[in-house]
Amino acid sequence: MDNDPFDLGDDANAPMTPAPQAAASNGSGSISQKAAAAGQARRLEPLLDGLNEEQRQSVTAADGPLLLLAGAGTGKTRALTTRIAYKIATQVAWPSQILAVTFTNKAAREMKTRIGQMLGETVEGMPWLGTFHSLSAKILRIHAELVDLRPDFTILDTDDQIRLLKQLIQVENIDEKRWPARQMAILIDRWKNRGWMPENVPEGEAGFFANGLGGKIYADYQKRLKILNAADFGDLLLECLRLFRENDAVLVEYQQRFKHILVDEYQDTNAVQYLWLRLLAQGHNNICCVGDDDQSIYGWRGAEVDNILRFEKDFEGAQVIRLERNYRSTPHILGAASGLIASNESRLGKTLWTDANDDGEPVKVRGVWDGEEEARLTADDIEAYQRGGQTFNEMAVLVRASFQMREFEDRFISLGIPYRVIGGPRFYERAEIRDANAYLRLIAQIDDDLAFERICNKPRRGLGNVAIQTLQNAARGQGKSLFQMAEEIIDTEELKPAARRSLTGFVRAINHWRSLVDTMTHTELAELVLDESGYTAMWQADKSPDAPGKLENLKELVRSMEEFETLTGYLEHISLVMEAANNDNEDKVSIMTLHAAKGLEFESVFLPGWEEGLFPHQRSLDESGTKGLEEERRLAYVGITRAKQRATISFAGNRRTHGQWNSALPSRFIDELPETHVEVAESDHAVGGFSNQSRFASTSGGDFSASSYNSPGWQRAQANRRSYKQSTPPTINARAEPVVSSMSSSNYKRGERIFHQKFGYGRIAAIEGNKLTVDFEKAGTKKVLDSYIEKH
DNA sequence: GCCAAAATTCTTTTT
DNA sequence: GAATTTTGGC
Repeated sequence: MDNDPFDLGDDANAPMTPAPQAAASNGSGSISQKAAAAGQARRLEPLLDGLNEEQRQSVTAADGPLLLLAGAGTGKTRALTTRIAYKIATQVAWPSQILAVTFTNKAAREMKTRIGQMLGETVEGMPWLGTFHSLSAKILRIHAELVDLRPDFTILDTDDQIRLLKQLIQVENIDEKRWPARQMAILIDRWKNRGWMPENVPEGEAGFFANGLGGKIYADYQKRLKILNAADFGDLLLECLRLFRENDAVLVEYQQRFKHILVDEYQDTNAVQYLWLRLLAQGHNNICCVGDDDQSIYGWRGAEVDNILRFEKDFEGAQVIRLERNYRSTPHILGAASGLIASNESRLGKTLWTDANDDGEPVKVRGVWDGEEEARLTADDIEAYQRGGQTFNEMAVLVRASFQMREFEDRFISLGIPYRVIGGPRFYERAEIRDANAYLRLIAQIDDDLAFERICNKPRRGLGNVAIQTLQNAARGQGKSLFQMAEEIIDTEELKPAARRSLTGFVRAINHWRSLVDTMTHTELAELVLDESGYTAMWQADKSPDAPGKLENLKELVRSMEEFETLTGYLEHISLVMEAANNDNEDKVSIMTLHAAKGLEFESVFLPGWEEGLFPHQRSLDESGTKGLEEERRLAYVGITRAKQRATISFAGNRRTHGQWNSALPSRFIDELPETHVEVAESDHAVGGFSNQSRFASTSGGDFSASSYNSPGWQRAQANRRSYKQSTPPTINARAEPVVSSMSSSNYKRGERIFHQKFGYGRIAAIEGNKLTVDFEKAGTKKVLDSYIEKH
């Protein structure tokens, strides 16, 4: 028991004892009470210190449902954490009676630290502060049997999920090419996010996959999970919900325990999370949600903005407090962001304001030739800012998609600018780490077939496809796990002698390590396993250039295990938190996706890649139409509002995707930025391109109308072009003279032979305004802007 | 069963 | 263009 990481400890018992009464509710005034009240006031004052009126209200608002609509940079986390601290300080609730939910582990960690700081070190940590997933997992482990699992169930990651689904799809004789397992995994995830068990999936939806087999595969998949004693991410919430629904006593226990429920980033909740919250909130009806509909960027993951829009209906008598005073950004940045987001139809509407005296710098918009130039100019700016006294830590590059990061990394490396990639290729997702973890998983939970499959022939021990297939068939036939079956099959003649011998060795080794779990520390065990299994030796023998790095990672893995008390505790951590603690406090520029940037702030922010198709992303547009576009726009809003002082937006005329060069048009978001808050950055040559492109940007492809000339983008470009002509000598423009004067036709004719910097020689196949379709000799047919080609 | 070459997919965002 | 997966030859 003492070793059980899921033991709730003392806190868990506290909720079952009566809670202390709030001192303030009782004014009968004995001396000790007065003294206590005075002492309390002294302790509370610093909590409320420095809060504005709305924030103060948010903290002290009476019981009942409460919605805090908090715009970017309005101090919402502060309000939320202070509210929690206040509840504890006024002894309205014990820490263990407060359920505080966040979306990311980072947010949870930060909240914990902040509350700790507010209350001083004497207060014990909050056992029920965490992500939806980790809290659900915690509850599920306690009541595992009620949902057909054992307390030591494994949490599968996406990789395991897909491998499992692949097997099921094979069993059904479905063409894997047409119906990839990955897609099924996405579908199942979506169903789970909506709160659908296999039997609840509507006919139409289930038929989506493989001509109606989707529903069956989902059902089979769930059955397999139970046999594997495993749950995937979606299950953590869905099964927890089932647990509550099917077991009244359990539900009531938690409803009573959680006197106060607080939810961060409420706009990102999906259907299951909403149902989960609503069920738990029915006990005390004290639910406080913080969110910003303008920052809802997880619709693709099942988040429903509706949840926040509907709050007042869902929770009767709800109080709504708006936090609109922005403490983060300059008026220019705020103005640009507000102007942009105003293009969205469906929003609750907030007016952010700031009383900053200085307008700050306008948002810079810069057109560049290609991704390389974009990275180069960004790096130049970064160096200039740093010379100007800003630290690298205060600067960030926020990209739409992670493939964009590379060019920045390359440039930063060659200039020696220190950087960190956040949410990049993650430590626990590396193959060698997953292999090592699979060994540990199998040792901890012997029925983990996915772990078994992963490592039974790694390093090679002569257990190839044939042997594994035989084993799998036998296991499936008897309803046993692979390891159980392996133990039996080695006593039979089923396998060839060689395979039989090596499988025997493998089974023995695993059993040997399993027997050591209680006698060794988990770090010692991990080292032993990696050593005895030959896994380390495998990499030592490997002469590929990244083998040493992999060995280094394995060492790092063992080191990181030291932070945990037990093997199971460690495994739980890695399955829920797919990141290694990066404890570097060096001065570095951050590179991350816009999604990862939510909730952060930087003095200077660079927003590259604002091109149609990339941002807004084409897929978002194709799949979700206007809804998708609005979500992309919110993402743009999130990006700009990360900046405190400076924001630089850039777009490239040419970008390489899938190894092919493609010309790109500036994002429509650029034209949506209010003119007064924007300035076109000086660029060495791409200004002409910008002006041409901008006309297209404001019309969605095809012919452009005269009204395009009134778009701020166009006007800015015109203005800029004039000044640019006087100041800077044209460089590339000399070759690629842009056509600005004539709107009806460009200077090119069909069939004309031209040259393009990136695509080479070609002939013009069609002309649409300034957009030309060209059959290139090497690069194939492409649409390009006439400003980027030259006659030949 | 293993390795190398070829083919194929991938690039949206993540707990 | 790269990384992964499939195929074919040994």
